Amino acid sequence: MLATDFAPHIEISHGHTGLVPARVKRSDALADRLVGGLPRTINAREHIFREGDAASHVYKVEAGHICIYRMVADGRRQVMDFAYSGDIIGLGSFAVHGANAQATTKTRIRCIPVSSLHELVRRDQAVGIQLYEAMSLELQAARELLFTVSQRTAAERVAAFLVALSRRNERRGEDAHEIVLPMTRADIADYLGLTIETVSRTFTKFRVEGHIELEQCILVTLTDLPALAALADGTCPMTTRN
Amino acid sequence: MLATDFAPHIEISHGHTGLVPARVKRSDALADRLVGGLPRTINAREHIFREGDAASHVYKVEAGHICIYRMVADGRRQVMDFAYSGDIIGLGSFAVHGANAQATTKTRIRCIPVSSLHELVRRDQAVGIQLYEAMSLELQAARELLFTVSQRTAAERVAAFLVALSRRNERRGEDAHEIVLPMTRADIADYLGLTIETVSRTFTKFRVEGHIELEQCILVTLTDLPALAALADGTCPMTTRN
DNA sequence: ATGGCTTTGTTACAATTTCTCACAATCCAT
DNA sequence: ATGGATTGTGAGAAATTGTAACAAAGCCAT
Repeated sequence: MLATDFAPHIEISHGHTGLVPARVKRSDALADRLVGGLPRTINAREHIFREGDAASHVYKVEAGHICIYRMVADGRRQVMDFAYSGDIIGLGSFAVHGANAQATTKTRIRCIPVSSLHELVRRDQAVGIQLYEAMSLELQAARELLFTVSQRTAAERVAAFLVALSRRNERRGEDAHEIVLPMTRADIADYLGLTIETVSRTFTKFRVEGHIELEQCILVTLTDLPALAALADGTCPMTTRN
Repeated sequence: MLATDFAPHIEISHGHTGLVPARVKRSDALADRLVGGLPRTINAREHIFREGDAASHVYKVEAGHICIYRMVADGRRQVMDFAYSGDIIGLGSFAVHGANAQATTKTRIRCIPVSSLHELVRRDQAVGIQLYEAMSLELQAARELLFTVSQRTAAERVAAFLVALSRRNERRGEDAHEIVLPMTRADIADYLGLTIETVSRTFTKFRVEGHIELEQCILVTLTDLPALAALADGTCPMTTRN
């Protein structure tokens, strides 16, 4: 029955603080069905596709990390999303890509021609629905980020970001308190709509307040996850607001 | 959808007409296929659905205006979207709605049960793809809004908002210089991530600078559309930045 | 229609947050 | 080890917000 296909394994982002979407997970039927395609290895800082490139492929991330972003003329940049292993990127673009995809670490992907995707859709009706679900989840994630960037203070944004990464770890069965940041401060800043200085300062503030421990910039230990979660939620408007 | 219009320079060729249509338009195959459903009339300020409500229907807007938004505990609000006649709302929610839908003016909608949607998908493979495309467009729009809210100044945001409405008018064959705002200042503020005071101030500034004329709060005449467009683009970082 | 009531919009000023700029410290790859 | 990139920190500047008072418009019962 279709109705079952529509909803079952989908996490509804409702009331959660997650910036990072449930998205199209490795466990998802869609990612599983997108087999084959040429493997390709991407070095850190290298691009997989750019704004305006023909949207000839979609890409399954097998290892590494990717940053999806858009630019404006005067140098301003908006990071839309970070993709992790198991995610699919390049979906939802017709004809040309509307954003850039850049590896932030050494990354291995599979390049799947859209023609293969089309064929898959033609052969299996369920795939169309899965694409719909995948885009719906991305939309929820984008709106979550919109909300964060638009309504939250610098501290709340960074807290929400950390909590989201913690949740992601949890979902993957990893340590919810040990977080690796596979992206630069600039990436985080452009994701959260802040400057790198503000991001830096906020990390420091969290460290001073005992919410986190920082080792080597890329390794964060969340020593007070509840406090961060409360901050991200806006549940504690007084505590760490300034 | 409105947010799509924010990208003046980015044109995603979706086969024919340059800029991607705002959301699922009346002319869209999907909206056309979603026939039937009970008609319902909604008064201004009334809700069609709320966060957490069972996502039992999708709705085709036949007349009027709808505001899609989300709340946080402490009263902060993010308007995600404004829907106009011809749009479909409620898509992309599984099980429960993740946002609120409130009419800003007297509105007529058609309530289409998701079971009808499911049946349509089962009967016609193309519908699955159309849902995918519809969500992809929504995603693009959400990201465009994210970009606007995150990267632009108050003046740029309001300018972008006005230019977007102007473009919408143009597409509908209406006057590109006479804009009706079918929503309150609060709606605009929560859409653009500003306060109502800032929105008010910015309107006044534009009026003083001769970019617009304001009659009755809801009727705006764009007397210098190019200047507004340039501001929205970030093309003229000096002129009206403060 | 009129007057009172409520909602919405406007304006100025003070307060606050974030940004900008400059520079030091650290990390990493060659 | 060293040069370049990244990250961290501080002080002043700039932008937005909050507050509060007031104006305007809509509503409604008379």
